Amino acid sequence: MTVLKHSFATLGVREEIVRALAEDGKEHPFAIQELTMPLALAGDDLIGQARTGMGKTLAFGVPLLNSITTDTERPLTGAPRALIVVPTRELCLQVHGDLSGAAKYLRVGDRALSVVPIYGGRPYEAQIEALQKGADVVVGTPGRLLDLANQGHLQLGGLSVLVLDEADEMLDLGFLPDIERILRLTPDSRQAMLFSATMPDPIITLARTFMNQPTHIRAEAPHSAATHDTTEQFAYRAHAMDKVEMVSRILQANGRGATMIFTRTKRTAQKVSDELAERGFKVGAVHGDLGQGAREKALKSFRTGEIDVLVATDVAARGIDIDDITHVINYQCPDDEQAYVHRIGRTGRAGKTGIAVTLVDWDEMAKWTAIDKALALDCPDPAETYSSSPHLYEELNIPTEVKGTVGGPKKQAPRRPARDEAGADSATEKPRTRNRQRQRTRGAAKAGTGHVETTTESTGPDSSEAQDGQADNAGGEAGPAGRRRRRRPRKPADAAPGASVNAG
DNA sequence: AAAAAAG
Repeated sequence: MTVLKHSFATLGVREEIVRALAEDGKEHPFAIQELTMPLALAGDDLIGQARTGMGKTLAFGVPLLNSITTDTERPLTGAPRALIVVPTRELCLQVHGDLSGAAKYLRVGDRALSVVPIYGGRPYEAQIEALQKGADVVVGTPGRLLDLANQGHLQLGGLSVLVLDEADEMLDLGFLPDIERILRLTPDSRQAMLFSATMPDPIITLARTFMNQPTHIRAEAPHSAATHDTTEQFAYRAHAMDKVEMVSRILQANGRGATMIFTRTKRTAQKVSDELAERGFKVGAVHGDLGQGAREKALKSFRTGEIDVLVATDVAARGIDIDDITHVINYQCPDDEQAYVHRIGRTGRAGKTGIAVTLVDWDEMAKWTAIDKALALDCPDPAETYSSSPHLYEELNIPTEVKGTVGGPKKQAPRRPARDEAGADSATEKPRTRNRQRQRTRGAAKAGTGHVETTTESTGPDSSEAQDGQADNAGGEAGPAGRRRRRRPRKPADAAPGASVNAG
């Protein structure tokens, strides 16, 4: 594998942006950023796909900022020239922060280039004022964007660039009507860029109906796994009533690592958060029943380390980028494989290692089986041991410590409980462990340190069938992200010890 | 069916 060590400057990014990125420690582009840059700068429509945590925001953000500040035929006027639509308010704030950072040295005449967040749950006044003062780039959630557009405060007729972040989510049923309304307000000539880690075929087909000959860019081979080699994945069968206890035990042994816990419902998120707080954990919650202030406060506390446990619904499943989340726990099984991929993608970002644990109760078995199959996770079936013991957590043996980033010391696999080895309890429970993809020194690691390989990310038995990292215009051959099996030897019996949750 | 997103 050839390592190409490019810089943003050699990709044609202007000096102000290069300098801002460098000050933030970003010297070398990630694979998706490098692949996207030439096409995006040329004004092409594109669909960009890269795994979670691999730099998609700047993959559209940098060329977008570069284009609108470099187009001498259309100098910036203060009317929005680029619009980025995102699915949640918190992601809106994060993307706004990322773009503002990259744009901090860009100027329009005698003023700074303006990036404005437009999202719900907050008063209108400040947002309207910001638009009136001049907004070159707008980042927003659909409802408030349409609201302000309908009120005449947001003018989208002058857009050069439209981005749908988490595009498959934005084009899903819940959001589609709003997105169609937004699209109608934008000029036909605008460049459209769609980004996500997950892009089901039907969504791509739908996207093509409003895009102009989009190029589909993938930072990995079309058939590579959707999740990271560097994230160890576990599924445990669990009685619903035991789940808080199981989570507690994982957290207790978890040292300083931050943990995100996902639930399916807002009520459960609040309940789990409350119960963990009662048990003394420094925990916060983010879900749609909370006021916007509380949501942002919880997320901020989690970012700063003031709290180290965050319980959330899928509102926080996508895009949220927080350093050093070592564990993701699916307290309730996600609805589909996309949700699973995005949830566990909160850990193991940018080449770091992570641990993902999914607790599966009886009602969730079918859902879990479908996810396992769709992603070819190859987990043992939790149903095998479902009815045996109400106290499975006694035998939980989930690694509670992340052993360092890739390239560092070898991560160890969890050990099966001693009594399993002794055979005493073998009929009751085995930890439903799954040590996925042990070969972990490949692309993710390199990309994580900012390098780019011509063969990016994972390889695998079938990687040769595609030109890794090559754009393709044909489309259609992508296939669901993981129908094929990627079997690899599993050796649960002689797996190495991990830190014990219950001290043995 | 739930969550998200306007209020």
